[in-house]
Parts: sequence; structure tokens; C-alpha cells
Amino acid sequence: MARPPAPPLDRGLLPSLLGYALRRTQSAVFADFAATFARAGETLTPGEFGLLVLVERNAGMSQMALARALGIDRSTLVPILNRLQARGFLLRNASPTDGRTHALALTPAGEKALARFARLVRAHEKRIAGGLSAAETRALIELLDKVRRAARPL
Amino acid sequence: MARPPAPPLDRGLLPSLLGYALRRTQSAVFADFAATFARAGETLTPGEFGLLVLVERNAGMSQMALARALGIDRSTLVPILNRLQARGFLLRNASPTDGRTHALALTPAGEKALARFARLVRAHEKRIAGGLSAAETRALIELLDKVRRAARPL
DNA sequence: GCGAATTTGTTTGCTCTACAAACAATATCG
DNA sequence: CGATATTGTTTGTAGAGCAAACAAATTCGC
Repeated sequence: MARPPAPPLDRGLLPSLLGYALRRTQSAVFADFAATFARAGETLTPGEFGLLVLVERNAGMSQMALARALGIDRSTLVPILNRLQARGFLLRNASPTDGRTHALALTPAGEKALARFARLVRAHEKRIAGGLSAAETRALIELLDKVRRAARPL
Repeated sequence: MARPPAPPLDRGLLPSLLGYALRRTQSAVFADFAATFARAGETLTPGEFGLLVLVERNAGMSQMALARALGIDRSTLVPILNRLQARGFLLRNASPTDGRTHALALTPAGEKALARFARLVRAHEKRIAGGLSAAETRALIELLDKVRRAARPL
């Protein structure tokens, strides 16, 4: 034999841990997301998709509000916005009411791209939730939200 | 009012997306994991914990086998092992049968630390799964595994 | 058995996420 | 108006992750 047939791996207590299942599933889902977009010749991360949706649905919001909505630091947001702006998807408009903030908005190209992206995301979602009924999927999302609310920092 | 009472955020289709719920939950669970360890004066990531468990339960395994088990590239593993080795938790022993590979093993200090870590992980798990019954938790893990198997890269 | 192909661990280079601290510009509070 | 807050940015640090190249060791093919 070329390789000894791979000794069965002992994962100890890991398979009983919710956090472990979450981490592995998240990793696989991320890979599927990336593969879905790559096959369509597009480039986008799940985080960027979420950001674009938030800006589209809440046009004029500030970077601070967006950072809070995304749960990341405002300094982390800067290079991400730079990239999306460089791709022509969004603009940092001057706010008419507050000279410190930027009023974020999608460009027409950004809107068009987002529509394309949303179609890919739906296909991706359909695949990863493939084995589950619609009711099961909703139940899973509900359980995940319950876990998220229970896991508060502190 | 100091701040206009925070306009209700429109998340569009995001709340119906499994991937979105997964990402947010994973992020909150990670934060809870870090906070649990920080409060106990320990420093460890979920990935490092998983690595230590795998090495403990499969003493002598190679870096390639470990990287495959973790689903990461072997070059990604190197700095992680370096750090854990520098902390005195594990050793890269010479393999008696294959001069290319390292036989990974925990040190006695590593075993002791892992026992401590496992207690913290159980407390963390208890909190994040707090709102769920034992049966619900098992069901959730099962659903997550189903999603993970459905999300294959390509 | 010996040369060719493969495997393993490492290094280097690159990208991305993420936070903290400091800073200038602007708003707001007293 | 002066002191304090907030916002966006820059810089520094740390970590995860992949790809490509490389030396050492093993295995394959003949």
C-alpha cells in the first residue's frame, strides 16, 4: 500500500462540543461561499456581502453605525471600505448634518453588483441547507440566535 | 438627548440566511471563549484547544496528519506549533520510523494545562448552550454537522 | 539497487481580519 | 467660549491562512 490506510482519528471530547461544531461548520460554509463566487468569476467574502446589504438598506448611515452593526472596530472597517470603494461599489458622501461622519451609499454599479451577489448567495444557501427542510432551517437559525444571545462577552 | 435613539437597523434578507446566523454566532461564541479564559488568567484560542486535544488523544501523529485533521495548510500549522512549543505544552519528537516527520506529543506541563483548559471549556460550553436542553444541544450539533457535510468546496 | 518522483516540514511572501493607541477635525456640553 | 465627545484615519501589533519554493527523507519504478 502506498499509505497505511490512515489511522482512525480520535477526537476525544471535541465532537460533543457545540463550539467545535460551530467552528468546523463555519469554516466549511465559508469555503462553499468562496467556491460559489469563484465559479461565477466573482470575488466577495461573506462579510463584504453583509456590509453591502446593510449599506443598501440603510443608505446614509455612518461608518460608526456600520461598524457597530457588524460588530467590528471602526478602524477595522476602514480598509474594507477602501477596497469596496476602490471597486466602485460604494461612496463615502459628506454628511449634510455632521461634518465628522460619512454618509455611506452604494453606487449604481454597487446596486447592480449586489443584485448579482444576492443571486449567488441564494444558490449557496440552497446548497448548504440542502439536507434540511425549510422548517428545519428556520429552527436551526433560531437555535443559533439563542446561542448567540447566551454568549455575551463577560 | 445625547444621541438620537439609534435608528432601527434594517438587515434586509440577512436574518433569513443560515450563513449569516452562523457567522454571527461563531463570532459571539469566540468572544465568550476568549473572555472565559481571560477571566481565569489563561490564554488560548479555540483552535489551539482543539489542537491540544488531538495531539493528546493521538500522540505521535505527524504535522501533516494534524493539519489534515484541523483542515488547515501544513504551512499554517508551523507558527501555531512553534507558539505552543515555546509555551512548553508540546514537543516535536523525532519519529523512529520516518525521518521526515515529527512525532507530536504533549509534555507533562501540556497535559496538566490541557486538564485546566478542559474545565474552562466545559464552563464556556455550559454558558453558551445555557438556554438549550441537552437534547436540543445534541440536535443542534447534529444539524450543524449535516450542514457542514452539505457544504463541500465545489 | 538506483535514479526519479513524492512527501514532509520549513521559510518566505502575500492577503485579510482585528484590536489598540494616537491624532486631527468636528460637534456637543457646561 | 472652553472643555469634552465623537468620528474617521493612521500606525503598530498579532494572528489565521494560502501558495510557492526548498532541503531532507522516503518510496516508486524499473
